[in-house]
Amino acid sequence: MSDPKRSRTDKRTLITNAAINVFADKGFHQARISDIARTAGVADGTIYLYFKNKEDLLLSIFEEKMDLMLSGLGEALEGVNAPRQRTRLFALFHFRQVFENRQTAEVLQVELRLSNKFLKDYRPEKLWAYLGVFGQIIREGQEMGMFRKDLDPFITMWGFFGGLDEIAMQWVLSSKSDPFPLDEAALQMANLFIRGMALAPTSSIES
Amino acid sequence: MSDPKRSRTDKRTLITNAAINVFADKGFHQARISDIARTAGVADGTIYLYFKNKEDLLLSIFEEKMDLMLSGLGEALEGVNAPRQRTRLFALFHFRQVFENRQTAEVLQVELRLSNKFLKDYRPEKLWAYLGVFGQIIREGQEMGMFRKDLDPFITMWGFFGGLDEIAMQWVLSSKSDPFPLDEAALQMANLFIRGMALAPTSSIES
Amino acid sequence: MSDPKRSRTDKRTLITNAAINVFADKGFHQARISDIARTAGVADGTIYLYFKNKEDLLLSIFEEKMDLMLSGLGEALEGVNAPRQRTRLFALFHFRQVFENRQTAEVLQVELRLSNKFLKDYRPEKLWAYLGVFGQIIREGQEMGMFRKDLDPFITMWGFFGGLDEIAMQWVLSSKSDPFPLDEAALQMANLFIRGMALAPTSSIES
Amino acid sequence: MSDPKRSRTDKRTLITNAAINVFADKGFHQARISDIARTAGVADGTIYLYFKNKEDLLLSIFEEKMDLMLSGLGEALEGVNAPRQRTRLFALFHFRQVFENRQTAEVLQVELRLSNKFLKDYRPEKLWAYLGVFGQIIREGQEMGMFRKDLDPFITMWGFFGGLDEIAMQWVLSSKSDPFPLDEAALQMANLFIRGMALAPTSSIES
DNA sequence: GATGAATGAGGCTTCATTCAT
DNA sequence: TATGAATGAAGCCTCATTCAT
Repeated sequence: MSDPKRSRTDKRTLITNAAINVFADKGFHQARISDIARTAGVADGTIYLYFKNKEDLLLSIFEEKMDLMLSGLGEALEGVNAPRQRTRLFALFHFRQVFENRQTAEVLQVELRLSNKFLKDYRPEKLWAYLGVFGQIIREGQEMGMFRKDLDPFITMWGFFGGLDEIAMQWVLSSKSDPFPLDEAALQMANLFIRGMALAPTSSIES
Repeated sequence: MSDPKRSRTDKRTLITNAAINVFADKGFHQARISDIARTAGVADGTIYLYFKNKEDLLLSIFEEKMDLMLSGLGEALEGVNAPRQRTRLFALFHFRQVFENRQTAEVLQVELRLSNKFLKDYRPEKLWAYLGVFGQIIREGQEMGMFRKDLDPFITMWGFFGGLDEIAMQWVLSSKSDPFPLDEAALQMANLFIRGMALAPTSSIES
Repeated sequence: MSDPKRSRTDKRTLITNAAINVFADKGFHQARISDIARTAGVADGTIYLYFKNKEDLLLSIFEEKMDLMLSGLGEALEGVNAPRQRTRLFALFHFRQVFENRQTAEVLQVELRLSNKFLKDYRPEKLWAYLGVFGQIIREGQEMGMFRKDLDPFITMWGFFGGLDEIAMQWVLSSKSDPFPLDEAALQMANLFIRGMALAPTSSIES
Repeated sequence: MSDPKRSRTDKRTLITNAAINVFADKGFHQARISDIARTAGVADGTIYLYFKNKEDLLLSIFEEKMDLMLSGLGEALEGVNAPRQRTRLFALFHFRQVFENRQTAEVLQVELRLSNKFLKDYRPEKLWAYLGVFGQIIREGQEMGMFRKDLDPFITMWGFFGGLDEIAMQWVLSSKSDPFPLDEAALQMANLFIRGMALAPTSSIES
């Protein structure tokens, strides 16, 4: 199944995985190239055969993982059209990714955080694509008369993502190995938003 | 009320304000002590008369500003007991702080990010106190039979905060000076959560 | 006479002198910043308070020393108008500089070499000014009917300088401490050129 | 005459020529082995099958080219015995080599420059042999009563060479493709030295 | 012979922090 | 208190050279 030529010594993968571990453990700035090299079992210089520099290494991880996230999300939503169900699946998928790959999640979060301030001009387009999937769910729900028309998709989308992300960060940062059930958290958030976005019955919201 | 002798030359305040500007502009890691000193109009060494080190400077800013946030939040909510209204006021207050002091907001966000990953053992207790106000709103709403009992206050609280924070970050990071109306965003988020947390009428959430 | 504030600890001068020694000893590329710092008795970082980088250190030495050369040359030629005598004085001055400051001479030579190939866009204007003095001597000699009109001042000037420089290099590179008398070499070259530039069957080379 | 099997794939020649181009373009220190390999169309490691290291590559070029220069000089002077004419032919030959192979000239000059400082113990014996030809011309001229006995052949030889070399460097370094006529420069220098070395009120410079 | 991926020593430079004034 | 020149540890990255294929 696997390509023997690549699988045996694929240095790029070794380095990427090592970098994820080290970045997750220490954060980008505290991570030393030599830490990553040692973890990967390669020489320092080898890293520079595959990545332009330390920043490029971080961004490459981000890009690669977001590609996986994006395609994984596509599969997770496949065949489901109901906006409410798609919302739930989005949240579940997101948290399951975190659960299944805690370290990658940490790095993506580091990246998202620091890149915004530190890499002033980097545009996390992959993130936008990922998020845009939920934006689209909102719009479809609105068109189907399921979600309130006065919802601002942009605000709602970022609010949803921010909420998921913050909860994921609390989970990831916790010293406990599995501080709270992520699937339940996903349903909490999904249902909260689904109700919040819902068109109607809610008669008395005013006071 | 204020000491005129102190107010004119209060180096600590000068340094704090300079640090806020510089941290906001460049981020913590890219900020140089000498940048802050120059901006404050003091010598590099002077900073170390008031702060133990660069990290302490950041944390001091965080603590001081969170104290202001906390007391400001208290004032904003004063006299209002209805959980729904308190929720709206919380969101409005949060975004108005961002609006009125964009740079402080940026620093707090930087701080929140870095403190989690970089300052391993720092516990942002002031943030927890701030957030706890909303946690309390949730619980009160539940006790008053207004919010669903099956809501997890912890998840909901962090989800709400994460949403607000992410939206604030998008606002702050935007190249436009006022990319979207924050008050409206506050109401969008507040109403979304109020509806989402609401106990009832919502008959058909199942599908 | 000397400025006590400067003379006691003038780090810049310490560094410059140390750099001259080390550059002369090892050449620019082999010279280590830490060698220079150690020789100067300062920390590595101190060098960067006074010079932008290693290259700037080299160029600064070049500029400073060429300034001294240029003004020294002016003094050496002062009051002498006869082109032949000025030619002799030029050669004597040049070699005496080499003799009195062998290491500076080495550095200038290193610099001249490197600047041309390595520092692509650096224009050694100070050197041109220095050389231009001899170019002017040639032209004056031509106008006074002393030197052949068919001499190309540009070729002659560079030829003279190249000759002096190569001889200086042989002297400087020799393992002996004073391999041959520089004053005599100066007169050899000067007289050779004087005769070579002379208009006619010049019997009287004396003056 | 040539071995067709060798000439087609003679890697050593490919590498040498590539190195000349790259050294001429960037200088020795800035030249990368991989630049040379790419230019030669071989792998980096292949260079080490033919040359011990980078320095050896430079020195080999120098040795090979100086051999050519030396034999070429011999041919150029063949059959001419008059020291004055031999002097002119030397200068003409030297500049024609520069003219016909500008890049090789650049490398030889780089080499001469840097080798002296950088390769402390390398003795450019081939250069001495080349130069010695002119030293011999001087001595023959002296013996034939044509050149002044008080000339120091060593000084004169190096002065002549330094002059030629410096002029060549100006020509080579110029951004213009042919900044000044080298043949004329050769005659300028040759006649200048011939007159300068001449025994006496030399009226007849012609021959 | 030929390759080129991998190596890893080593240097320039930065910058938080100190301390003599 | 205030200064700011000096410190020096530490890291990213380069690139000549090697060696398994």
